[in-house]
Amino acid sequence: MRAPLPAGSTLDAVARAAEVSSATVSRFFNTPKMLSPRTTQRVREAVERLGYVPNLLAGGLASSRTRLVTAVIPEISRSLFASTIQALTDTLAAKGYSVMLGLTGAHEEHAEREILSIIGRRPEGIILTGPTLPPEARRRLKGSDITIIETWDLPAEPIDLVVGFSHEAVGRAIAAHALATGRRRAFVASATGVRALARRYGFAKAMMERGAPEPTVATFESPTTYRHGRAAVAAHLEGGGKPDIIVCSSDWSAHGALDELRRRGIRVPEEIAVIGFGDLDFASDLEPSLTTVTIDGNVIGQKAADFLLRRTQGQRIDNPVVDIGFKLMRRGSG
Amino acid sequence: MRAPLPAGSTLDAVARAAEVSSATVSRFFNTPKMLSPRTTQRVREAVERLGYVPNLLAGGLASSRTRLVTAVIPEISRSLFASTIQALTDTLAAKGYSVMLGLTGAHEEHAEREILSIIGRRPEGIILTGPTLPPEARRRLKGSDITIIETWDLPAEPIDLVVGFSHEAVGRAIAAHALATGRRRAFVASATGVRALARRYGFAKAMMERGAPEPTVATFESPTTYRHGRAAVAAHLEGGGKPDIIVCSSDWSAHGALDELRRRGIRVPEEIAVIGFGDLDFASDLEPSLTTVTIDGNVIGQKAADFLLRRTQGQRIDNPVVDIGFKLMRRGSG
DNA sequence: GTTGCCAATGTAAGCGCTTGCATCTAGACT
DNA sequence: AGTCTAGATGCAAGCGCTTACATTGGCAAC
Repeated sequence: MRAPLPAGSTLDAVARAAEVSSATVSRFFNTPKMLSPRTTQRVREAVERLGYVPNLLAGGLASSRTRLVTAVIPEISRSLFASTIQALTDTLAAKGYSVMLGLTGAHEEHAEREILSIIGRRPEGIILTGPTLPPEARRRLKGSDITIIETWDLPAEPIDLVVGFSHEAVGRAIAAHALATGRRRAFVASATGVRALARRYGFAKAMMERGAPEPTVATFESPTTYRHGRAAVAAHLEGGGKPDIIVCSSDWSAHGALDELRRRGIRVPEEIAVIGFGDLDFASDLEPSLTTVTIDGNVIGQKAADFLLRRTQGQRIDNPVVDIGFKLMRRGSG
Repeated sequence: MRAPLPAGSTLDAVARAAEVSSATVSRFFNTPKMLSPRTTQRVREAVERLGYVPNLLAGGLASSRTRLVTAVIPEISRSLFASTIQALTDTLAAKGYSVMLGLTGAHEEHAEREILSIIGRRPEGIILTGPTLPPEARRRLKGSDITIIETWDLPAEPIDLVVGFSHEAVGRAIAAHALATGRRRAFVASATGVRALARRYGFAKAMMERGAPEPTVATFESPTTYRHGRAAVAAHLEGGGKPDIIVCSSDWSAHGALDELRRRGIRVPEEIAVIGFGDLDFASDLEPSLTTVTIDGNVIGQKAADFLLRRTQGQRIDNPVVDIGFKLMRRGSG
């Protein structure tokens, strides 16, 4: 046997100090109304005196309620998903849950191992927000009995619960907007990945169905940056492109596009319109302010938390797929 | 008693399937070289057949090694600390550790509760990166036996281990640079918080000691945004300010400052220099490119992971405070 | 053929909690 | 006074692992 876990005394120590049984101390934390005021007081004092902090591992093991939720995202930096994670964490923290982060990175082999290590902690729920997982990992999740929530998309074959929106619909909406404002020659600076692909497809299809020429596409490793936007626009224009609208796969790259156009003395939106994606904090402050697509990441996080909580309370969920939609914010850039 | 934990079979089930004892299966996962090739093979098959995933809760409880590390940050969005967390996670994941996120938010009362819930999971280490914790929370941590690593700063009274740099020194370095390039009338668009305060102080002190007038300061709720930068500059100039250098507490606000100056037809750096903080990905792509302060967040994350791993291996740490320094990147904006 | 040793396994006692069930103590009622 | 009930507490059996210690078998050395 090893040294006891660091950080503190045990339930039993508290029980002895308060001269009650350990079950009573456990109830003090979990079902306080079961205790008489006198006992409550005694236990409270002992807990404070010893600086006792319950061991959630032991508790989780005994009760099979770990109060743990894992959010899986591709990478933490510059993430659109920040607001979702934040909302999720805030909502769940209020209920005593902790949120673990699973960063899968780009490598699929890692994703597999990561999923195992996640399942190993027996979280009560897993929120998938960026990545498309390899099939083996998906199978593992499906077979795991854990509540799985896929977000930021509407997968064709959901694992379990879904809170998202249709990327194809976003593409179509952008096309509708472009055509309605008289644009036809589109340049698309897109990210790699299946979601950007869906937006691109929805956009191109809708454009072409209404007689516009097929958009020119440049793709960049996700997530797209300011630099990508500048570079893409520069390259396209130098290559003789004559777009009247530039569709970017993030507000960052749209920002870069805007700056590159200004540098070249091209007026936005008079000569070329620019559209972003994400409606990040700076979008409305740019000059011209950026037309973009808003997704309410907070709502995604909240609904996901909601789903989870309902599941853990054993309620059944009638409508396992929630489409939270999106909004095209028309601003100065087009 | 309750239903067993979701997600799978137990060590015992695997042991039965492989016709070995549960200890052997445990060794299969933890000390594989102790097993004979034949046994290894048998166990491997049973594990695969049953899709068994070890329960890390039970393992952690039994071994007092949770392989868990918690990173405490104020909020996930737009965080400078992203690279640190990423590096930390990557480094630790390779060793079988998981990283939990603790988001303290702005509220100090929450921080207290959050810390308790973190300690409750018995992580082997806690990385503090954004927030200054309330004293009670600090005391709890100090008394907890858990390895604590404070980052992104050099606290006067460290709890335990430290990987950071001196914000005051950053301020002084900016001042030295400003004076060396002939700037004296500074406007500082700063964030709230003790670190921005230290930078401000270091800057102002160094400026004044060399005969420059006291800088004008405007502060904004942290983290400072593009909008803050624009607004601060606009307000300062409209109020009759005649700075020859604008010092911003983030690259985001510096970016806003740059755009606002351009809008007003003020040339950078000829008339006014602009300096940021953080050297975010877009800093070198702006026009003019942004002079700013680089901190290597990756290195912080790696060193922190290193500290942790060494602690868990029982090595003693001779030099518990690491100053990783910073670099002033001189670019086009001043 | 013994003896000794070591590598490979098994046995079983926890790790620190939760919780079904048993027990006890006070009223409340008859 | 006697019976019931229900609220408050205690008892003890796990939860699924790890690991100190005991046991076994095979082989080199004598």
